[in-house]
Amino acid sequence: MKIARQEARTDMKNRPETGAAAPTFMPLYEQIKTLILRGLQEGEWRPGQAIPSEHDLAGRFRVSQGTVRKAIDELAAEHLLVRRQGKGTFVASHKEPRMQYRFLRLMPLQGEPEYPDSRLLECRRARASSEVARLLELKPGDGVVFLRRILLFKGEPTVADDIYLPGTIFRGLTAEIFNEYRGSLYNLFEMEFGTRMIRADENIRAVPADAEVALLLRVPRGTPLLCVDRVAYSYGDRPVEFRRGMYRTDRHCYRNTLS
Amino acid sequence: MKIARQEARTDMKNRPETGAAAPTFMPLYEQIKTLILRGLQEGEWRPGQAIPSEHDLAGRFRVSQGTVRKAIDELAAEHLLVRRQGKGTFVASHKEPRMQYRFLRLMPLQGEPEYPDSRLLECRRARASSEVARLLELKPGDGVVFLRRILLFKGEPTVADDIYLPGTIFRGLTAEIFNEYRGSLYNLFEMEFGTRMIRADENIRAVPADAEVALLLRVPRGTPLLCVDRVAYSYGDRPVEFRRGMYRTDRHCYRNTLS
DNA sequence: TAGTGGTCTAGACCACACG
DNA sequence: GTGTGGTCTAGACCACTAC
Repeated sequence: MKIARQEARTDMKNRPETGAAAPTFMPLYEQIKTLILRGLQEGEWRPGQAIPSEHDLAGRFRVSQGTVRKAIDELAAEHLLVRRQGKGTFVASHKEPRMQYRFLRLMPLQGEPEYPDSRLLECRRARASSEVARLLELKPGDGVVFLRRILLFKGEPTVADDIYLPGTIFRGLTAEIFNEYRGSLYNLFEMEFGTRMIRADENIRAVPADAEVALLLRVPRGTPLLCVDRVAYSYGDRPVEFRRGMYRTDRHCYRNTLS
Repeated sequence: MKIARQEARTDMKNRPETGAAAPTFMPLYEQIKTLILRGLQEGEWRPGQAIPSEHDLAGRFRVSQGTVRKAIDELAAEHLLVRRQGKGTFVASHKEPRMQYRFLRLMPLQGEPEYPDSRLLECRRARASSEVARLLELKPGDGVVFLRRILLFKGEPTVADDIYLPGTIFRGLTAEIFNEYRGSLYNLFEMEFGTRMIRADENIRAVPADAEVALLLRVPRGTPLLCVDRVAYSYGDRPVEFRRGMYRTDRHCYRNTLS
């Protein structure tokens, strides 16, 4: 819990750790950010729970409240924490409704957004292909958990997902667990496996439906579909999911905001 | 240049304008944000130019530097301003290289990102259809400027864009202006027409290439393409462009980050 | 009434760019 | 050296929530 500013008092410079080894400037609030991040990563505070008040953290870290405040501000901007005036600061969770649409960008062309139903088709252990291994930073042949599922909007099959998860983390995942769970998959992951998805990269292409997917989505073979390849990351930019989603876009579209 | 906090000194509450009419709380820095935004919108400071220093603005608005700082922080987070330590705060511009890829999400499947060449196929006056009018908040039949262009990566035609612009703003746009310009279209818009795109919403679907687009992109009819419908907004959420882009995704993909 | 986050201030000092 | 943004502090007060 000791941080560099203790030394900084004397030499008036904030440097990481020892205050002399690294030549780069590291602001105090960055160090506080790192400490809070560590608490999140190690599960000291769990999703949905409150972290200590700014005043408490300032005392614990021996810095001013304003410095803690700036650290929390940035973590809140990254959606890792959620501030609630008068109540406290909370660890972000995929249970909150506002989180749902950040990782599901499919919107109906007409009408209001709606939650899809999920139907699991397959759940088994497998070996990582070279592609999956590369994306998840595993070795080819490492154990993975493979899921195949369908998302249905108003009963219409709309998305077919193939999902690959590192076996070391998700060893215990079974069809039973999946089916007993209500809420999003990422909510299940954070509740049952202590792994929170905080960011994802998606690569989107247009491809013709092959025979298998055509059957699942009930469209003719060759129908243009969105092919959405996603790698999702947890704390520390650790990749913990690869999924390939095939999206029907006759009644929905992928919505994105550029800014 | 007078703001509500002058009154706030007495009643210790910051309220918009008169300090009594509106029942909602409006922080000082929000009011400063609005004032800076007005300067941007009215062209008091132009893209690429520096705005006054925090110290100057604090004096001008009669608030502390910290309050100006918070206002600028938020505008910088929205990419309307760019801070440069030691130099000043600058109006964001589409001329900066880092801006380019914020509004062009097409990346090569292999290899480094590259800038496309642009080829104008058509530039004419037209009347807004009901769909275009709705999206641009015009009346059906209002004058619009229509552009059709191709983007080529390494000489390969990859994107076909149909672009609709409000006639009132872009009346003077001609093929000559377009062709003489190097740099992005949005750079041209902000330089020649004083209109800066600051945000855009995109709706993405997978569609088969029709005969016309197939010819332009040199693909067989029916080839799956991304259809990207974009509405771009300027200051004050004013829609100022609608474009429909058809993207080949055999060598490129649309890249997106969820967070 | 107490505790939380949110706003605002005033001032000191640091890092960076430029002449 | 001067001016810019960046960090950090200490303290006052406001708005919101809960008890």
